[in-house]
Amino acid sequence: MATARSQISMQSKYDRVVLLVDMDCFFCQVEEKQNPEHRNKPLAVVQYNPWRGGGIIAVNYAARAKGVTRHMRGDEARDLCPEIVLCQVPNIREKADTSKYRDAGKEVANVLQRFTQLLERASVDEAYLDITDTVNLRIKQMESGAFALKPQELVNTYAVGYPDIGDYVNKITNRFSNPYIEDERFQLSYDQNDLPAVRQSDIRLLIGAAVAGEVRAAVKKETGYECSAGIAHNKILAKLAAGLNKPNKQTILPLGEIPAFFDSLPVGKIKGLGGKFGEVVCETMGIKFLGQLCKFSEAELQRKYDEKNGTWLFNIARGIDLEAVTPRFYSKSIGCCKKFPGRNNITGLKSLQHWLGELSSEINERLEKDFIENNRKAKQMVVQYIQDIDGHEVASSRSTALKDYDKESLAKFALELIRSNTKTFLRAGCDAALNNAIKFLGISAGKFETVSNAQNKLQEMFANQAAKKRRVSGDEAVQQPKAQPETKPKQTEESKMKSFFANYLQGAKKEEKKPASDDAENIPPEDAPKKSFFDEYKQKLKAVTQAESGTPVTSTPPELKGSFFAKYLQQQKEEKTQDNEAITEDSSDLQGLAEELDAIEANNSKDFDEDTIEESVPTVEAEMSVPEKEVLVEPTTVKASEISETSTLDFPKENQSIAEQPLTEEELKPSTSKRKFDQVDYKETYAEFAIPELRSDLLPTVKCDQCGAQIPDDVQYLQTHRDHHFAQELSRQLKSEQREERQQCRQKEAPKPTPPKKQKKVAGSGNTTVSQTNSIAKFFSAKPTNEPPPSDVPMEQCSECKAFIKSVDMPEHLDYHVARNLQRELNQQDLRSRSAALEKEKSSPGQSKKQKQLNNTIGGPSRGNKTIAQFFSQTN
DNA sequence: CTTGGGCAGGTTC
DNA sequence: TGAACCTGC
Repeated sequence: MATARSQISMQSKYDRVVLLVDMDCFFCQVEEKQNPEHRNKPLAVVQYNPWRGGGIIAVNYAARAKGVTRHMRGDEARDLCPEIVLCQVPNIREKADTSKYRDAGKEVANVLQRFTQLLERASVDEAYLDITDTVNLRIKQMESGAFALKPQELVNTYAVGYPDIGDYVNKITNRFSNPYIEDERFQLSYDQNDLPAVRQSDIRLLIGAAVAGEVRAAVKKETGYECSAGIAHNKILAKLAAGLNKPNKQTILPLGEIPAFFDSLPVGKIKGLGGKFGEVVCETMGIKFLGQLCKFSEAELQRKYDEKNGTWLFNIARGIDLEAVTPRFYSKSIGCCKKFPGRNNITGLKSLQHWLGELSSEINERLEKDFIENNRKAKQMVVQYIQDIDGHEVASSRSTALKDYDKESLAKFALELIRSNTKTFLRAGCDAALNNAIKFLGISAGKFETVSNAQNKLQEMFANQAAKKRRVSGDEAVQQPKAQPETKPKQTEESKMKSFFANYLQGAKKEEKKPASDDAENIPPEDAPKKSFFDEYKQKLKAVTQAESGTPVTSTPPELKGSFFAKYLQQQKEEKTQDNEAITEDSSDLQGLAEELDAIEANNSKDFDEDTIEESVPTVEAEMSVPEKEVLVEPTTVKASEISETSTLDFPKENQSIAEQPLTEEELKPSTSKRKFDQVDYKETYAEFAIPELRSDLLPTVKCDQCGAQIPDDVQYLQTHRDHHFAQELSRQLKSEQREERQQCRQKEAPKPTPPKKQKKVAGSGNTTVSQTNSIAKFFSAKPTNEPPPSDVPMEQCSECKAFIKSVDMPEHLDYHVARNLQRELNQQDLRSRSAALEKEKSSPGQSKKQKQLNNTIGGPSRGNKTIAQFFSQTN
């Protein structure tokens, strides 16, 4: 099965917040930046072409105002706008050279990358960002009062269906003051299971818009380029929204506005329906607008098209798109091509060789550059060409393995491919004339493989540190395991080097300086048997013990008190907590446990923000410790017209610190680097940040080496937090197994909108369900009294916990005990080393006071901070 | 030369 | 897997 594009699960359809960032008339901006004297003048970029002033490929907004459009010739543009500046795309080797714009696009992407690892570059000037994690984190921060929305973050923001962003904000706050005002409509319009996500949709999109504002401000500040953005729950909608208000604007597409909006939205506006397929759909269905598609059943659409397209259309018509944002920073292939129309047809061997040489030369340059920057080599080359055969254009493409980058090799292979695949290559009786004229010629290289190694000099590796870090933590981490989830890459000298540098770079960042030999030891032996997650985990834990304990100090977030939003969210949170409890009651899997853990942690955090829960009287209090009036949002009165137009260009300092702090790599890495499977349940990532909400400015904290979160410097919390990660990983593994099984079971079954969670409700009692593979009991049938279930699967009793475990799972089960014991040891060590440190600092009264405060606030072991282990022993 | 050219990604068989 | 075709910027 060719790997389909990854999709998220249907039940997560409203859980993401996706951003599409689209550079405004990018090529023009690049030219304007390069030649500042052209700024604020009408300008267009033309591809060099002597005929009629060249073809326009980009037009800035000043020129658009004069009626200049793409597809015009330069001369026509000048007729409309005599003062227009026409910039030519540079020409190298008689071809347009777009490398300037590629480099500029990369510069922008580098800025975007800082905001999330889940960045997918869609083209040279467009990228999707999945900012779900950041939004969720902010929600948490809003609940605790550590973060509040500010009006100036919504500058240049639009919401579909609302004349003014202020109206949208008003609507949200009105809903806060009367939560049931819209709920009836929600209940009628949406599936019962979707209601929690639907109720949170608007506030999460609004926060997404704030993030988008920060992203765009950062791009502007650091590159000088302006862009537009769309904020929605999926890629298709984000893309659609981004195009609605340009330039230098951003647009939210609220969930509730979709039906009305789609009723008059031409089908072709949707990405994927702008071409032939869209036309066919409109004709066969007899429709013009996307909303009209809703009349048809999924089965009907599947019958008219195919299963996949039918389902896709059915979903899109309802604003649902499950395609995941697939992390990709670098292009998968590098190629160049050229047309040889009419008289320019290549008819002779000499000229064919000449052009192959030119193309090879460019490819070679770009591949060399790519190698230096990205440390990878293409392993395959493809030649594409169009021949004129009997007056018909015949397109062909042939590929071959690629070993050397030099231009001669490239040209030689390309020629050989064409020759060997053309029936009559040379005209009869000729040694220089081609039998078939060539109208188009292209060479591209792809199938990249990372080389980390010997040929590459050390200096180069460090010079390109940034690129490597990105690849190590991004693409590789996500994409490689997909191909081979079970097996480790074989340990060549190269990969040892690679992991050394990867570790070095990461280590350097965290200032955990370790001797190289440590890393060497941590590399699994060459022919290790099937490695489980726990082996890795153990190694990580070992590494942590060996590392020195450099504890970075948190930068203090601005002190902001709960705004309307904070209160609104507090309410939502309580609702959600109740929901979760309802769910976990009849759910025996680890997901349920993780949610219970969340609930417990949420309870702990309540200790800190209980005072923000008040009657839902819409009053806004200014926080005294922050002098400026503007700090708190005034939702009921805010109007975009009151928002200062200039504030987007220059953000207040403290704003910046909020913008960047939650987005550091450390914080966002764990959730992305572990995302290994096609089905991504975003609920999984919620718990990632479900750490106790703390005033980190008041409490001493340590950084979690797993997720980078600041957690209280307290052994109880450390234990809970680490158990949490542990359970999550476990949950992930279990889920992936389930998924595989499920997929194998029902290959042909049509996807049902009802979430699987409900479907597999555990009804029976005790032991029979214990042996189900989708139960955590697979690993922990905690009661020693358990009978071996009546099953023909071979089982064994664990000597450690007396549970009956499938024999095949026993190694991993034992791993669990080993890892858990290790954890305990670690925490003991942490405790010892820290109390030693405390001893040393005893002279400082401030420190011990803080420690005391911490203990008071968090409470003792009896205060509900149960560890996961305790869960297992009690609730199974 | 020409209803844009060059490029990249995806799907289908 | 490779080749041909489609989509979209």
